[in-house]
Amino acid sequence: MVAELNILGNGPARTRRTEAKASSGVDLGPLEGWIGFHLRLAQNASFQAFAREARGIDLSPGRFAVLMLIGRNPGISQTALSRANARDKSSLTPVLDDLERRKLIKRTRTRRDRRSYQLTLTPAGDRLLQQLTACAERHDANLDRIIGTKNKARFLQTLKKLIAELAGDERANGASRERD
Amino acid sequence: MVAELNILGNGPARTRRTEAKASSGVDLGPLEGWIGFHLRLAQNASFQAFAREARGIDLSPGRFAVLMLIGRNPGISQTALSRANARDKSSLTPVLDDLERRKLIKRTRTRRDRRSYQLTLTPAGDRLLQQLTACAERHDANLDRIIGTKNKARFLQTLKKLIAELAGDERANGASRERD
DNA sequence: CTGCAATAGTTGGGAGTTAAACTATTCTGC
DNA sequence: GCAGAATAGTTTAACTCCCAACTATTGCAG
Repeated sequence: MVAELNILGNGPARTRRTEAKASSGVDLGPLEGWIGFHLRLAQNASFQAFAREARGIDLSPGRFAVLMLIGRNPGISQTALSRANARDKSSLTPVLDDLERRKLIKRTRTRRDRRSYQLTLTPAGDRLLQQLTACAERHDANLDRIIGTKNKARFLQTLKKLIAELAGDERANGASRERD
Repeated sequence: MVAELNILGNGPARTRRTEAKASSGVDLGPLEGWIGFHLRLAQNASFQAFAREARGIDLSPGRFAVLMLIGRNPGISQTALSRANARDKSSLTPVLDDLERRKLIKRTRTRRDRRSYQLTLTPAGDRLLQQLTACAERHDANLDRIIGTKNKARFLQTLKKLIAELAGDERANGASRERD
């Protein structure tokens, strides 16, 4: 589980190569200043930090968002869930299979539309969601500590702007994306 | 077990369906304010935007960083490259196989240490790298336009801080890690 | 009712990732 | 030297993801 995120020496001693070298002595070149590269690293780091916070809980972090979204939107369909989670619906199938097998969620067929399912948490699922929410709160507090509560708001705003604008470009640029 | 999304969180408690919804009509709940969730979305969007910028070039965006790192650090070993790129060394093997097969890089065994390779770009690899660099510069300029040149510096700094601090936590938190 | 488009969910293929086991080589201590 | 630890790279298995094709159901002409 331990990844070797060893880049970007931003603090530790032994930083003589202030130039373009990171702690590993590798020249990142233009990557040093590129957003996309660091977005990936940050996402990675954040993911692992949360996984650490939630270790000991038998549920991968990726499933947490699913559980949360079902908890907040009881009766939601798989398609709506996949949209909210920004993943293809097909990647949801095995996840929900697993959560259902572990009796954390329930898939109920409706008589109105027998194609779709209504997703709900079981009591066990709700309990687990609450445990994970506690982990997430610790993690979030951690981020606050790191980047500062004030900066966090601005940071989040910039992230959202990036997301919205790039998604808009996508549409303008020809790649098709279904709209709602 | 570690390769997907990333959630953090905290949040109010409200369990109603049709209200305070995001664009898709779904209540994101606490996810709305969580860094990790939006980091994932932003990374995703940025990745796709770059892919769009570089479409028409026969090289996936994921390989671009590899090419760049080799170009800036001729003779680098696969292990050092994997660290700089923050990916497991095993994921590098098929990528380098492919790049080598396409005559973009060269793997040279050294007599000093016959376990390792020295990676270098071929002239073709160097030409391709320059094409991709141009794409990346357009992409980066695009990001500048979106978030503003001034904010970009702060944004990048926050990203780096996040990366560095969370990686530091990893060590403090018990995950064993080889010395450096 | 019949035919056909649209929708919900599943399946399969390909790409990318990690962790662990493995091979080959180098290093260390005796 | 030689045994054993450490290191460089590869392989394998399992996982997540997307996209495209598929099945089943619904809705809508006609």
